[in-house]
Amino acid sequence: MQDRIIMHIDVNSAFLSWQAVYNLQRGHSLDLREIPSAVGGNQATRHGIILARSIPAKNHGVKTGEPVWEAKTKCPGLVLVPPDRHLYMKCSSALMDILREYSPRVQQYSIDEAFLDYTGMEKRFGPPLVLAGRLKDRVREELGFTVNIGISCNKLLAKMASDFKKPDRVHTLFPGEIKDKMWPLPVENLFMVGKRTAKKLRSMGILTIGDIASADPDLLKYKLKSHGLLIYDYARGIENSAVFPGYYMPMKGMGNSSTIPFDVENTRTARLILLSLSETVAMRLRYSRSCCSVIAVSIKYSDFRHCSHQQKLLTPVNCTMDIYRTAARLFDEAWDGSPVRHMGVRASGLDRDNHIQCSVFDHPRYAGNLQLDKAIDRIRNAYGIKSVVRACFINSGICASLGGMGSENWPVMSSTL
DNA sequence: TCTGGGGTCCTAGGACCC
DNA sequence: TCTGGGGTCCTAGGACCC
Repeated sequence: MQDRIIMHIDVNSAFLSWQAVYNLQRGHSLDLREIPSAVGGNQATRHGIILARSIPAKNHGVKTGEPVWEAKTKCPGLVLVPPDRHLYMKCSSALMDILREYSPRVQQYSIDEAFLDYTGMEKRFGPPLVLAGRLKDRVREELGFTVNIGISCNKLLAKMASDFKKPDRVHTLFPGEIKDKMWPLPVENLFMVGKRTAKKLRSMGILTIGDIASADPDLLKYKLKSHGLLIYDYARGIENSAVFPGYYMPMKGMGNSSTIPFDVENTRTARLILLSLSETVAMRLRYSRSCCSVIAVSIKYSDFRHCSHQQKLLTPVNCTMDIYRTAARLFDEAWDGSPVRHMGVRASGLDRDNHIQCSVFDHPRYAGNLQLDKAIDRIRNAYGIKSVVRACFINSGICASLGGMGSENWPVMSSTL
């Protein structure tokens, strides 16, 4: 088999860069990328975490995922901008459009990352390293933001390579370069080695990726189960998954969750939030012509304890009220009465909705409810999500459709390659 | 002083069936 | 009275990714 050529394209500080470019295009003189700055959520609504930061902010120790207040203490002059998902979607698809000009095999891996299978394309576009350089320059000139590109023979190594020095760089990490470029790095730099695994590895005296590669695989398996063997292979550069165009990867589930600006302490409020979440989940199901046979609710208490409760249904559903009623019951069964900070509703066990089997126990108004849902979907599609709102939300202080919509255009995200 | 939201996959334990 | 396995399904929780 011919060796593959895989590229991984990664936008540098994506959310922040995109906002910076947008601001410059609107006539701002300040480039957010050149000062300590970050995209951060709203602390007043308890969404205050750092989503992306500039390189100067990074140099002040600001980390993505950390609370905004913590970032501010590390970096008092930090300039904060709010997130803008709509802008990110536009920038993301503009990038993907360019990438698809160079190969029919482009897998969008997240909003700001993609794999491009360049195998066999050299004849048209030249050697990989040359093309990658041209590609990154073109993105910078046409779209205004920079990317890193990693090149290798599989997705794992390409991804590891794009994570080397930033921004606006092309790196290779072919098998012959693993020893010099990857093995000296600390274990947590390896894809799929997170905080918990890194801690376990360190307690075993395994400090670098090279240490993983030369460890005893039986010992790794004993300590880390199958995950131990996975990272053993990854540390040696072994990985062979295909570059899937996005639509070959069906969604396994869809869910919405939200941190509520206040603590929920009574059933009535909890019900409203569950209805709101159920509404968005069900709309997404219907939009993608799916139904689900498993419903789960998740709860995070104000002290950050969390739990989840799920149930498999006898018949698949995608009607808002069916999902809501199940979610409400699951919540009642799981809730211990403590103040609740965050709630989620998730649908899984997805299937096509073209042949829903009706159980004799089904609610007689099922067909009517679904027709109503579909009619409301059409109105909301044409006039916006807020054009039809359930009366119970009016003056409730609770958003009638919590959670993100439009995610059917969103890439399928996974922690696996 | 206050810690998001969207996913996938794996494991362990219990129920249940043969 | 006291004792099997093996297989599948379901659920809860935890790990990882961006």
